[in-house]
Amino acid sequence: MTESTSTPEAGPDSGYATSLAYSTIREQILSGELTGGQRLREDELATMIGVSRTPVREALRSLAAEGLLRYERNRGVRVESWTLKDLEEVHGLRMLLEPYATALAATSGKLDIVELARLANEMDEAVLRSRLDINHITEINNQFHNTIMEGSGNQRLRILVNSIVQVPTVRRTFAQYTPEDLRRSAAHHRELVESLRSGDPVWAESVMRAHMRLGWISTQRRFLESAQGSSSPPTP
Amino acid sequence: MTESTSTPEAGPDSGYATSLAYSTIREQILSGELTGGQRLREDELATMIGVSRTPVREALRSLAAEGLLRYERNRGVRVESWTLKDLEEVHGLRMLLEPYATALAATSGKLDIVELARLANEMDEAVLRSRLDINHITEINNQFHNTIMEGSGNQRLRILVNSIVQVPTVRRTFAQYTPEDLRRSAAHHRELVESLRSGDPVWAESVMRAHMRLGWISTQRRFLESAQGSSSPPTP
DNA sequence: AAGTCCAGGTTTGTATACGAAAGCGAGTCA
DNA sequence: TGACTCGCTTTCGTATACAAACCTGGACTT
Repeated sequence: MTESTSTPEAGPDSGYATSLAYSTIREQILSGELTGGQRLREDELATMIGVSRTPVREALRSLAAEGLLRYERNRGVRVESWTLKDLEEVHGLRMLLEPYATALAATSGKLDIVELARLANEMDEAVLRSRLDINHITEINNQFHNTIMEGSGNQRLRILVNSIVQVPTVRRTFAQYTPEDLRRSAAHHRELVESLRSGDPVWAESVMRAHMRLGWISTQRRFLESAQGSSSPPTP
Repeated sequence: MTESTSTPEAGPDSGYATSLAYSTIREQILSGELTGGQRLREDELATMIGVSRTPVREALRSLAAEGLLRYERNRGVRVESWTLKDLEEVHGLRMLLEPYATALAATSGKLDIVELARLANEMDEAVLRSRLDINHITEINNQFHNTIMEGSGNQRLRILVNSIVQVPTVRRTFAQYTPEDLRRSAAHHRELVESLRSGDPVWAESVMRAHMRLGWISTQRRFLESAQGSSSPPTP
């Protein structure tokens, strides 16, 4: 699931096996199947995926460069684990980068405003349903944000944001949003569409900043609850 | 030369051969020996470095993830080439990130102010010599900036900045600074030390922003001159 | 009883081998 | 003359083989 927004560009442009290994392992980390601090055996991964160790190693190297894994010499890789401090760092950066991108998108002339409006509508509908489909909402939201990042016209900015966002959030999800939060989030999206369409960078940037902050609150909530739930606290 | 500041953490924590291949190729790209758009043959690199293709491939994958190379399926890697637009993108990001880091460093309590002052002094002396040692000045400058980035206390921020700075600048250098620019740059450093020591984030951030802008002017100058000099314009 | 040291197995790191796709040039046909 | 095709060469992608580093468990020493 949610294949479409999973960094379509950062991935490997190598062979089929490498590509398969890359996305398989990546998906497992992001979905939480491979949990923080866990050591990964190359041979295990290779047989699981059904390829040899070579493409697995290349995939691991890419993932390490993205910050999802950490190499230890002669001891292979471990899954990175994330503390609250890590999340705070990332939030600080997002508060800087995404509003900036939004301001750029307001005046760049490269924003697909039609698509953005469509996504905002879809989001609206999704949060009003009685039976909430969190995966669907998450997917819509990712597409919405990606559209804005692309609309900034700054390629590197989009890649940078992707690289820090996806990682520590470990699949940015709306599982901890209250229904009230969800409706507010959808309202933010509508207001973002409006401000971007009007071409007012200050307005758009401000709304995005508020939107970020709402997400941060729920991220903290999620982290604290999951930290309580697990027996051992995540140690970096 | 200038080994010390060449992203000591982003490098490979793999074997010796991989590490060697990584730093060798990286150095050649940053020094300009491998120029933009050029295609790299794995076998060539392997024999040149004196290892087999396997570690070379792993090094290439890391470098691609850093944005120095681009993979093309079944056609190996090319060195990324940079347009003025790329440089503008990076400048925009630096204007955002480095002042932010500076503001953090002013209050984090994690800044090595003694080291920073030492580097500012060394810079002062270096720019006043009659015979300017550009490599030395560049090295001091890199250390100065790294010290501030580390002092921000935000690990990810430092890595992010490194990843975007090093790349397109292709070794941030002072070759195009006028003597006047150099003296002003050194003055900025002194003022940065002072503002950071006083713990005033607004002051420190503002000075850094001005400092960035000075660097940008000379970067543009360098790019335009090199574009004139070369027969073919860099095409992405 | 606790610590040390050695041996065996395990896992990573590197090299090599082989199959497949892309590039290139000669020859052929319109 | 020009363009197309066929086949050869080169280079990449993947698998496998071997070497070096590590981890574990048990016997030995103090």
